[in-house]
Amino acid sequence: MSKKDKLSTEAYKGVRDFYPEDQAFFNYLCHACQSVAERFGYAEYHASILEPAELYKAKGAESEEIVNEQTYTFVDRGGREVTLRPEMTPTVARMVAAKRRELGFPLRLFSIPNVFRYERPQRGRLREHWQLNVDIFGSRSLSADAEVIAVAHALMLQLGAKESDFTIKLGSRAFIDELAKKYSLAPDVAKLFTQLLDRRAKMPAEEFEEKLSELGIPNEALSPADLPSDVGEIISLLKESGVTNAEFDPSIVRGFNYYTGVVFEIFDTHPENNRALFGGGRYDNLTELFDDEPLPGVGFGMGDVTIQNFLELRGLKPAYVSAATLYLATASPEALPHTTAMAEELRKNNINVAVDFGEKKLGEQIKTAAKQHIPYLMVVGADEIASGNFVARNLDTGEETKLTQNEIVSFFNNN
RNA sequence: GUGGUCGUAGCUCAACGGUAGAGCCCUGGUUUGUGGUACCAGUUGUUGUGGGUUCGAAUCCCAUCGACCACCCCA
Repeated sequence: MSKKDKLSTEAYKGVRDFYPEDQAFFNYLCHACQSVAERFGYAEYHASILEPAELYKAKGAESEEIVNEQTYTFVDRGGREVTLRPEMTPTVARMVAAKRRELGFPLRLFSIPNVFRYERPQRGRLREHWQLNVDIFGSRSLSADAEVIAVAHALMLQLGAKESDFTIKLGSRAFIDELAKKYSLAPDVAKLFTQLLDRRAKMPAEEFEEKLSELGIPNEALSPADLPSDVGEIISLLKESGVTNAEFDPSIVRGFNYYTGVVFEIFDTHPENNRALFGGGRYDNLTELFDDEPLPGVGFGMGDVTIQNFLELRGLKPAYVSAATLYLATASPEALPHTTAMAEELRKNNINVAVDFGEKKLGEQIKTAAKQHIPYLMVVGADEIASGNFVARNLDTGEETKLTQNEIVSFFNNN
């Protein structure tokens, strides 16, 4: 059969396969997210990737482009319109609204869901990515905004970043609304103003000022000197908790329509990656989709793809090490029962051991262990069985340690 | 959705209208029990796919699929 008749081994467009090395990094990332979120008292939740399509079609819930052109939406066998969630916030708002009488507030929640958007893949953006979501519901206090930002900050430090590696830029939807009111902007003009702010960093200063004055807004209006009171309050709260790289940036507006208060973005300060890594903000009206009782929320979402790019660029991505610490090579088929018994004994002592069944030459067995990044190798054969003396080889350094049968467990428990 | 660059061996790439190549990897051997360094030998393939132009196409043209980059948007 020719190759043409075979299936392609390529993954679907814009999605990734997670080989052991990728999965190990993903696990590392998840553990970092989980430990930081839990340190701040956030509880983990989970939901299906499937949602009724109307969740995203509700007015004002979301950017129209995402709903109309970037969702995976299909009709199920029962005629229901179903959407693969493009983000988690509507889902968590739905969950919280459904059980609001039973959940205590302020309610701190986090999750690491995969989300889907049908769009053209490029650097830092795929059709499926995993996104840490951290949200706090039921508080209008600016301390809640500050706390959520502090979680994002702590997470960056947990991943090995220094404060100088990133900046936290804060903007304010309320500030924009005030300006719109002050200069009597019509709603459509106010929207243009928001879009212009969003694109500010992508155009020369003169062009921005020109377009700004076309909308009837003087440049002085955006002076960072007179920062909005909510932003100022949050920045000083952050300073009190040791976060010193936050600043006001009036051009931070965020894309989603549901934001109502302070919004923020974490920016990479690296000259080659000067972009927003992730962000979030306050959304006080989102649960109004479900009932009339107001329930304020504030949170952020961090994507695994962009943060991985950041960590790679900064040399902060940890080297892969296999979960198995020891590979037991089998010198000859007759030795296999002994290898298996030895592995079983080591496993009882919580050592992760993989066994080679001895089907290939010893050199090949060692190569297998090296390819799979297993740190230690030990050969089991007639000589070792007869003498009770083994050699543990570190496959990274080549260092060899002679061990008697009784010393093996303690050696691996200490390495 | 718009624009640009690019698809050649498992991987990284060369050949740019005239017989498809190198390095790494892989297989075997030097070494019938010790990889990553050495030496010898060997397999790499409908040049993404489908059309077209040409005596002749990996090379030029069209379409399509995919990758990358910049927009839009956003993580």
